[in-house]
Amino acid sequence: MEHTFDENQPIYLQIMQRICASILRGEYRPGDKLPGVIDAAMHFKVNHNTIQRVYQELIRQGIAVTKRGEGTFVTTDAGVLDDLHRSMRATLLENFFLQMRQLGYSDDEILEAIRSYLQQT
Amino acid sequence: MEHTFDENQPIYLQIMQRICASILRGEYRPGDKLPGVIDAAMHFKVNHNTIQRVYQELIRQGIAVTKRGEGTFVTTDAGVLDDLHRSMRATLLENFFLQMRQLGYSDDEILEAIRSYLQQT
Amino acid sequence: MEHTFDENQPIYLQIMQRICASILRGEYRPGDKLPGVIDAAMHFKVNHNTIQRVYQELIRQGIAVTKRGEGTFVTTDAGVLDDLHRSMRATLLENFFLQMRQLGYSDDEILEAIRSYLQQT
Amino acid sequence: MEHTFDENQPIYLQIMQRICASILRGEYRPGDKLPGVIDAAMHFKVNHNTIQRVYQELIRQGIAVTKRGEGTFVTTDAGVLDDLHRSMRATLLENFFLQMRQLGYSDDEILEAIRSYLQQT
DNA sequence: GTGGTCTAGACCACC
DNA sequence: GTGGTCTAGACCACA
Repeated sequence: MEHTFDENQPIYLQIMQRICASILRGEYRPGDKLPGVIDAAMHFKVNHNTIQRVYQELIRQGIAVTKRGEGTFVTTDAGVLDDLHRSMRATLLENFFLQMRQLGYSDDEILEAIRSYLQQT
Repeated sequence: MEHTFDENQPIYLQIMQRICASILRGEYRPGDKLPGVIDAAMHFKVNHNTIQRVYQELIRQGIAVTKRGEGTFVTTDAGVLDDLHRSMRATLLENFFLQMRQLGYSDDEILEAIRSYLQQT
Repeated sequence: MEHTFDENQPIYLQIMQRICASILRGEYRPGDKLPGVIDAAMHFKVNHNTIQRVYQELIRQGIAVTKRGEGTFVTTDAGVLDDLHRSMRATLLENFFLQMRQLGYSDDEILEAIRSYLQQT
Repeated sequence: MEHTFDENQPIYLQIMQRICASILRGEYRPGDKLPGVIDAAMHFKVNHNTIQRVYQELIRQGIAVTKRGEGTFVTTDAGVLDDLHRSMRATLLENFFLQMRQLGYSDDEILEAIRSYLQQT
């Protein structure tokens, strides 16, 4: 299954989201080394500058740290990762409900839609 | 309540989604006239060309039709609106589940998260 | 058979072309009265101002003349109509050849295309 | 030879047609890079946004694809180009015959006009 | 007044 | 440098 990018959102944000998800899923654990810029660039099939931008942003948010000459590592600060988890989860839920409500769905109808989606899959 | 725009997605798409939602909610009914470009531009606080782009796209997708010199109108073709509804709903659900699963949630945990979100609000 | 308008060319020009063609086909003869603005507007399903514009342009080009309070009439000057005919015919042929050649067709291939079009219809 | 624009049709459509013709003539081959928006804007002596519009439409119709940061490229899908060719050719022929017939020409007279046009040139 | 096209110039994401 | 989005302001065709 090929992963493609959404034309309508900056690629670096989409990659960042996916890396964050990987971290939160435990694929990368606190203190783990993230792939090198070049490797990641090949993996995601983007220019290495784009990965640079991603790592830069991860660092800015305290999710990753760099050790000069060694690479980029997932933070060992559990609090940051916890916050990240909560914030991503909250954003996801909020956006989902906001948009479903904008479509005119009541809370009950949303629950119903969720259930029928789960069955259908 | 002030509505602001998401930095990470083109404004014209966000406005388009909101207008589509308005139509699907029944705020604009089939055959209704949509606000003029100038009015809409003032309402959304964007340049009139941005609204132009939105209407142009609505027309291209068959959601709206234009009568020269009169205005832009919601299509009377119920099928198109039905498709639109289904497609928006499906996309919303798919994206939500995809991202929750990427965060490591099982289907049961997603249901749980939804329920607790509903209670908390 | 419903006649619709080409979105990409001013309506008044399209109507003008059709009226000129009617004249050249002999549907309206030199000296004949053209339909009143209101009638023509209903017939072509456009605003009467659009017809005004058409007649104004026909007059400017000497194809029609107005008699105050009586209406608009096809010119009795055969020379003007002759010129009109030649010019429309020449423009049509030139444009057709120009565009076929732009598509890469040689003169022989154009003749071939014409013949196969006639047989196919 | 200076190429000018027809007042009565949007410039972006005229440019689009010319680019399509160039592609179909083989001046740009499948996979070839089209000129950058700035270059094309200078070449056609229009604003770069007008070229944007053109490329956007080419992309929407599947005639071109865009690689972010690299440029716009002719599709490698031969089917699309084939359809384009057929559709442009058909439209040209249809319009030509329609208008000649509107002028009162029979099919034989049209063929005659074509022949005399070819000799005269 | 309404939509449609065009220009000029700016900023951003990506390579 | 390349495409994509946005703004500001202008002019036109149509009702």
